[in-house]
Amino acid sequence: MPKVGMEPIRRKELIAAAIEAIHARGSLDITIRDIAARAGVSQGLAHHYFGSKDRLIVASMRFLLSQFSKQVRLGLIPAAKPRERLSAIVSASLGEEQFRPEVVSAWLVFYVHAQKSTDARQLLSVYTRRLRSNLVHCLKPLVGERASFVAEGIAALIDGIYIRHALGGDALHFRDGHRLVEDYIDQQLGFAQADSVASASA
Amino acid sequence: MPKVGMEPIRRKELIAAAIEAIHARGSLDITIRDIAARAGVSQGLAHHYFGSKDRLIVASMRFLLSQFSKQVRLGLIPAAKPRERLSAIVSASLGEEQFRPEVVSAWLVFYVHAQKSTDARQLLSVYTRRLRSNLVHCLKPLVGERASFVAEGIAALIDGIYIRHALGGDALHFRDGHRLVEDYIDQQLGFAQADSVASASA
DNA sequence: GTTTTTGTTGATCCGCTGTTCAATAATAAT
DNA sequence: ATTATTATTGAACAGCGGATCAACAAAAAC
Repeated sequence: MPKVGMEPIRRKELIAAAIEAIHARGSLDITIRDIAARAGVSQGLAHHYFGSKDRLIVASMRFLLSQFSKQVRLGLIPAAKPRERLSAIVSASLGEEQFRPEVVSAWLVFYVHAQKSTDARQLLSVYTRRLRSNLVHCLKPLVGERASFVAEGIAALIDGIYIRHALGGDALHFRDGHRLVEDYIDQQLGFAQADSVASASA
Repeated sequence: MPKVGMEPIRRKELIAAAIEAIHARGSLDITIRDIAARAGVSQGLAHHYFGSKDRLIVASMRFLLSQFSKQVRLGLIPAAKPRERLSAIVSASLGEEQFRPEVVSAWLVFYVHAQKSTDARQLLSVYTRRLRSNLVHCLKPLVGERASFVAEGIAALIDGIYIRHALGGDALHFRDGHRLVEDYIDQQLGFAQADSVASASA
């Protein structure tokens, strides 16, 4: 059996606790003490494993991003045709996994954090670019040189739906957000069937 | 001549300084001292006029929201037909005014702040609802009962475009975002002319 | 059984920041 | 001139939170 130290366990617990704390406070205005308490350990330990609060935050961000990336990859496996692959990306982006309350809060907070933290910004931009490249690649055979334009539209729609949900207003259920994007894609692909949309909710 | 005290002047200066500071730090992690210094006054004065840091923040938010609201109202005046009014709302939402760097930063930060501050949340939701109601009202005569659905799509697109710009990535110029939304509206209204879109930039 | 490594704690330090307040200056009112 | 009002300052207070560190506990290695 492989000998396993406490380190990876504690790291996971602390990251989970950090995301929990972020959700609870709705911002990065959280104390290491609070995070450590949620993880059931002392303040000192958090510093011991992460060195600083900022590193813990960035680690949490990295965790969320890799989690998301994994979802996309999983969805893409059984999807062969470009159109199917588009749907897979949309499904992963607006999937239930991404709409867990703590996850929503954390994303929102990280978006803002990326404005001042170079680490966070670079991390985010890597994933953003990868997603965009995925979209464009799927769209090329479907809409040719308009791929870039349509990809931006899809990405914006996804982000917009997500943000509106995060802000908690009377936004739509994530199932409907899903439909909204699919609807948009179909129209961009030239298969506009406006009438079938209204009745789709039944 | 109307006697005017220093109060309104200082308030404006402090609010401007606060927005400036938020932009500089990229978050609400700003000190009253910093804000006051930017406004050329002492810490004490900020408290004297606003009572607390939180009140100053909320006042800054209110300022931005009213500024935006004013832009919408102005754009709506010369727009008579529903389709024109839709464009006016889009233009105001994605207008140059809203893309000034400090304004972008401030909005992003306020979005997050609304998660924990009741004042901020209510303030934001009032404006969000008003905008949505405006959209639906314009859309009713154009798409009937689908108005609500389309309004959500437009709102999401606008927010998404804005957020993507705020995150600074390789997002599109705000001129293009404009076109993206107009394109979407036209398609939803059934006037899809996919081919004319690609050549519109010339 | 002793030594080394790993895991863990909590008290302590230090700087920062919101807030208060007494004092002062400047302006207006009488 | 004197009083009252408004405008403004910056020192002082108080609490908080990130970081440090010496000590302790537990397990592994020898």
